Parts: sequence; structure tokens; C-alpha cells
Amino acid sequence: MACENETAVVLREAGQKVTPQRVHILCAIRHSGVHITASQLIEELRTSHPFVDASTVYRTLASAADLGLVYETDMGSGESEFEWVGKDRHHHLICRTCGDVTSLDNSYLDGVATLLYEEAGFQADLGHFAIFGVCKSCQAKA
Amino acid sequence: MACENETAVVLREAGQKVTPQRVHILCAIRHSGVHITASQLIEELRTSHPFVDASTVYRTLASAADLGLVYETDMGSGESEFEWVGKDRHHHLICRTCGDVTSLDNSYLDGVATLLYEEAGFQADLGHFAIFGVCKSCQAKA
DNA sequence: GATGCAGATGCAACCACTTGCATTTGCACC
DNA sequence: GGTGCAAATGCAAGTGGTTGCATCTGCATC
Repeated sequence: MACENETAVVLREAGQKVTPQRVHILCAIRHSGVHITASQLIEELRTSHPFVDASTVYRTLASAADLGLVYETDMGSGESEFEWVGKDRHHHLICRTCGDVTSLDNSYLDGVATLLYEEAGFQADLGHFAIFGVCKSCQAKA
Repeated sequence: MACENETAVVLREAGQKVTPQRVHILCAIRHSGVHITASQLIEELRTSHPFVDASTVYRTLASAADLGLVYETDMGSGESEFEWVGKDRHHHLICRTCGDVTSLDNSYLDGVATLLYEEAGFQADLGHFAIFGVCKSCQAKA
């Protein structure tokens, strides 16, 4: 699979050892649509690669998040969701009422990041953000 | 203690039963500086009111957060931190390198909330926000 | 191809938190 | 001051995630 070779290259460039477990875990994230929770990932790996331990999955996800290969977002459900870092940086609007998640272009928060850097010297990591609130249709219902 | 009477009134107005456990838990949050983790709270209650169960603490915190009496913030350490909702709405800048937490005035994100409402119809709940990044002094060290 | 070693893995124990359920209790109503 | 009931509590068992440690393995070097 081309994806696996590609993932191996990404890992090696990041200074990580290329193990079958890591390649499988990262490929699973890349192939699994936009978001995936850690437990969904473990469930999926259980069928395709039953020899991968849960702790390995969590450790791999944590190191991949540190390296900027994946985003880790707390969606408010208590479970973190993971997403492969693509070209497009974006944010999420999460409705507290219906749980719906919509994507949001990066431009909204660029100004905030600049302001924070200028005024507080704080280099904000606004690459991927979860904003909670109430969506349009739920407001209409209320 | 005046605080306890006041807390009882807040609870009753919110439609909650006023139990000694709830009053103790909420008073402990009010008295314990800015942030407190659930486990610190349980530890503190263990000495002052040893009859309060951990599950009661978590349930009380969850319902208080729902009612808007306290803020619950994931500080990235895996443990949620709780804070009594005062007059001043503010945000937190959390340094990924040294773990330092600084407060940030609400004004920075007001514009974003307005923009989101006008363009996406999304009523963002930006009352209390955790922004991750790298602080000034850690940038200087790097 | 053999060797050494840092880093990765698997296992099991552990911690933070949640949930189901029987019991208790605040409080509204009489 | 009783009584009834919904809501809160305590207990215990369960779940999701983390950590310590012994073992294993990718990979650089010879």
C-alpha cells in the first residue's frame, strides 16, 4: 500500500522508529475520514491487526500529536478525537445541544493569534481548535 | 459562614436541593483560589468533611458546570480544573513547554464571537477558554 | 550477517472518572 | 409535626486512559 510507505517516510523524517504498529495506527487515522476517537481506532485495529496493544495506540497518538502529525481535540465528550494533519488548517464549531460538528476556516482566529503575540508575547497554537456553543438550528428550535 | 448561606441561596435559585455536601463542595471551590482540580478538591474535602463521596463531588461539579456556577476547563494535563464563576469572564493561556497558566481578558475573543454569530449563525460560548501555545520566556529559552 | 543500544512494545497494575442501584434526605404539601 | 416523592447520596463495580517495568526490535555500525 502506497500509504504505508508514505507513512513510514514521514515517521523516519520525524526521527521515529518505523514499526509495523505505528504504521498501522497512523494509516488507520489517515483512512478513517475526518475524526476518529481513540477507542474507535483501537476497535478498528482489533479486527485488522489484533496484536496491537491499547497502550501502544495511546503512546503512538501522543507522540504523533507532539510531532504535529495528527491533531488531538477534546470534543467535550470526554474522549479525545484524532485527525490526520492535512494541508488545510481549520477549527470546529461544536453544538452543545445537538452535538453537531461543523468545520470553520482558519481565518477567523488568525487575528487573535497575531494580537496575542504582539500584546502578550504568547505564541498561540491555534492550528486546531474546538469552539463550543449553540448552532443555528438549535437556536431556532429554542 | 456567610459563604455557605450565599451558596445555599444560589443552589436553591438554580432549582437544586440544598444538601450539606453540595454546599461544602461549592464553598471549597470558592475559597480555593483560582483553579482547583477535582482530585485536589476531593483531597481537601477528605480532611474537612470526610463523609463526602468522590462520585458525589463529580456529580455536583458536573451539575454546577451545567448550571453555569463553575467553569470546567481541560488544562491539558488529563485532569479537569474547576473555577467558581465570578464577575470577570476571562481566558487562559497555557504554555505547552513549562505548563504556566496566565489569565487573559475577555476582550480578545469578543470580536471572534460576534463574527461567528454574524457569518455562521453560531452562538459561541466563549466565556472561558483554554488556549495552548508557548509563552514568552520559553520562546526566549529556545 | 552479527552486535549494541536507544527507543518501542506488551503486560499488568494503577488512576481518574462514570454508572447502576439501593438507600437516604430535602422539601413541598397537608 | 407527619407524609410522599423526586432528587441526591454512598457504595461498588465498571470504563477509558496512563504508567512502570521487563522484554523485544529497528536500525546504525562494524
